[in-house]
Amino acid sequence: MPVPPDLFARVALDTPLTTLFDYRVQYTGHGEPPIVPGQLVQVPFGRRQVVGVVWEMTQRSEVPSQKIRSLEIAWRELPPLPADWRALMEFAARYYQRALGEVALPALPTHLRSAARWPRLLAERGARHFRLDPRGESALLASLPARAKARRRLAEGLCAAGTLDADEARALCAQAPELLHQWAAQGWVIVENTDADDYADAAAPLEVAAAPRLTDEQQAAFEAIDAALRREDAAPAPFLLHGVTGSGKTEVYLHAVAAALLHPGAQVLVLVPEINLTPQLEQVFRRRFPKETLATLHSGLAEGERARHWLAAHRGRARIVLGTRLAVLASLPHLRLIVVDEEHDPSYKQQESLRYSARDLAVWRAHQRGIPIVLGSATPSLDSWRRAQQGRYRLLTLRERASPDAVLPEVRLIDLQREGQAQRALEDGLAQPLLGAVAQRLARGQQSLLFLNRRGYAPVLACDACGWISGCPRCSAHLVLHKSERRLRCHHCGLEAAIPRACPDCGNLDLAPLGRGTQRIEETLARRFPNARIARIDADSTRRKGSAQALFDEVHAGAIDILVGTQMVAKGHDFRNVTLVGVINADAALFSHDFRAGERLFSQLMQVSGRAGRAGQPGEVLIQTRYADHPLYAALLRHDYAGFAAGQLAEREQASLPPFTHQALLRAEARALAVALEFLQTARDLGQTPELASAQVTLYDPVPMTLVRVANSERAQLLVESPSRPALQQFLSGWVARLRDTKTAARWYLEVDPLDI
DNA sequence: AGCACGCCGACT
DNA sequence: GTCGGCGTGCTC
Repeated sequence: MPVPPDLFARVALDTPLTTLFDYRVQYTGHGEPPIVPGQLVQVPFGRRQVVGVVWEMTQRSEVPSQKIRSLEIAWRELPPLPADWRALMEFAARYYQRALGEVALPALPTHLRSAARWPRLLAERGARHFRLDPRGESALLASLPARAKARRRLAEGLCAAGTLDADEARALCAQAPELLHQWAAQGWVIVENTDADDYADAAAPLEVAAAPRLTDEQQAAFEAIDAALRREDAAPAPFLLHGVTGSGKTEVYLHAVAAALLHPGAQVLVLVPEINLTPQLEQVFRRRFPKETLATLHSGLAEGERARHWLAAHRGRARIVLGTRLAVLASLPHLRLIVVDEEHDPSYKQQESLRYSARDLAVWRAHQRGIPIVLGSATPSLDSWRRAQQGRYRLLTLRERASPDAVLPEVRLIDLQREGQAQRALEDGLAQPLLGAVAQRLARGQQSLLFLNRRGYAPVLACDACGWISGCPRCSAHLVLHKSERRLRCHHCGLEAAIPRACPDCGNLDLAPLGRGTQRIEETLARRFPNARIARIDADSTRRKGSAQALFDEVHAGAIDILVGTQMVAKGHDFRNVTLVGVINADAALFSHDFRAGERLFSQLMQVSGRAGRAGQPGEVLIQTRYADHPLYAALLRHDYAGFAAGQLAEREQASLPPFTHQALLRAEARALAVALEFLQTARDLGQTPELASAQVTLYDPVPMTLVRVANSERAQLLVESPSRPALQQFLSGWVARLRDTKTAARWYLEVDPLDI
């Protein structure tokens, strides 16, 4: 009898080490592969047992044979993670310069990363038939401790009968389903008809509720997407759906989703920027599509629920997956359409661990699968806008608000310079015309929304006498006064302190809050309008789970007259009775060092303006500013995104900024700034050695970050730039490989396509 | 990244 | 005498 060749599984594990790890796999006999790529496995790794993903199978290993351990536990009942998911992980790892396992494993819900939880996740799914694999019989019986009577009864019953169904098994042992799934992971038991029912109803036609008629513009946009859905020959160019708030982008999405789901078993991925927006959109989708077809994925779900929804997507049961950026990493074997709502939103970029852009990965994913993707926004990112101008994306435009009685709001500026050299004309930051407009809405029984992107009472507390200010001891930032919680808080490191009664330096009792946050505006309004019902929505007032929804519900129910809020209120919510939007302090962003500040401000103001006047009532937007002739405001008054974008793009091109160049940042932090800077300087020197240097790639000098110190660690960064993305990518991969071998006390990471520099 | 092993200070 | 500080070395 011929000796079977060796067989190894090459497994991705969650470690920064860039290699795959080889494990020996036993043949099972009949020639069928015992383990396949994409399977989840548990393997010994050093002292511990860890979960990994099998990436490939091989008959040869480079690793010395005595080091190789055996793979025993595999989640054989779970369909393997599909090839396109693995390709996405490979791309993300390559693009963001991380180890494969560092990308692939965090993409899974944590419950799937603990083999101890697999049996229960499987047992939840109800009745099954279990068959003994005769080759597993002795191992199974040997694995049982003498005292485990019930388990032994079950094992012996199974060995005697050969097969058991779930009820018979449960009669022998109460935990039968879990145990049998556990034994299946060991390869001793085969679970039958696991997937037969998973896809059964996925192929049945979907019942879609009646949809409203589309406007001509919506119809044209839908038809373009629908045509792309029908063509199967080539990967369609991404669609950029540009439509002002209220123009009915959502209805276009819904029609496109319905069209995509006409394909039996097809799946659709819908991304939204923030958790807050999922319940609202979820409701819209639930009204249109059968409940059981929809699964949500976001970090607000309990872990068990997240695992179940993820598995529903992976098994093809969930036809519509609605979620935040992490949903782009889900396994969706029958994906046919992707929608990215508010594609410009910075929340799509993860700002920790793997710093990926969900929007960019979604575009890659659609291209790789050859399916349509719709990027929707009232104020597209300049990146996407430029691609549309170049013809690389297909632009679909909705010029008008969908409902004929909803007209664009009138945007006016309140010129604070003219309003008064007189600071007195400002009542605690609120100009008289704005207060007058609020009073008018109160009289008419309409709602007002005041937008201020700064939470807390005041951004800093200061001593009039000696000039002391409330600095954070651990960060180069101010402690923010939170009056209602009676605390000083650092918004960067989370440090909290009591409000001092007197100046810590000179003992002066007059400590003055400087500047204004949402709490202070709320207080001013309460004083000025004692009978008005005022609510504040920001990260502080919505800390408890569900409280954001509760506050929004109150606003919708008309129980609130004046709503004060940060950008949380700007996104997505339709406030039917809001006819006034006031923007309190937007100017700061006009002169920011960050070249994207203007782009962000414009889209924020455009978005918050869109809250005004939606249900047949004309809306008014009042913006307080000291720079009334700034071109950004001029464009805003005209509702002229295209004009604004053209201006910005011209400036960016002139200055060779993104999207006309591509960037990456190497960031380092250490207890002492010098250590971080020194590491970056070494990295820069390394990058300029002939072996790595490229004529197309520029390395700038290491510089301290604007906010140097956060939580007692000092930070610096080094900018890398290239007009060519491939050249940048090639440089980065060689560079990072060398950096990994560099010894340093600094913590460092690379950020590709940074949003703020 | 974990998680070991390993070799020097203040404590029951 | 040992509990524990974090230096360096490995994980198929």
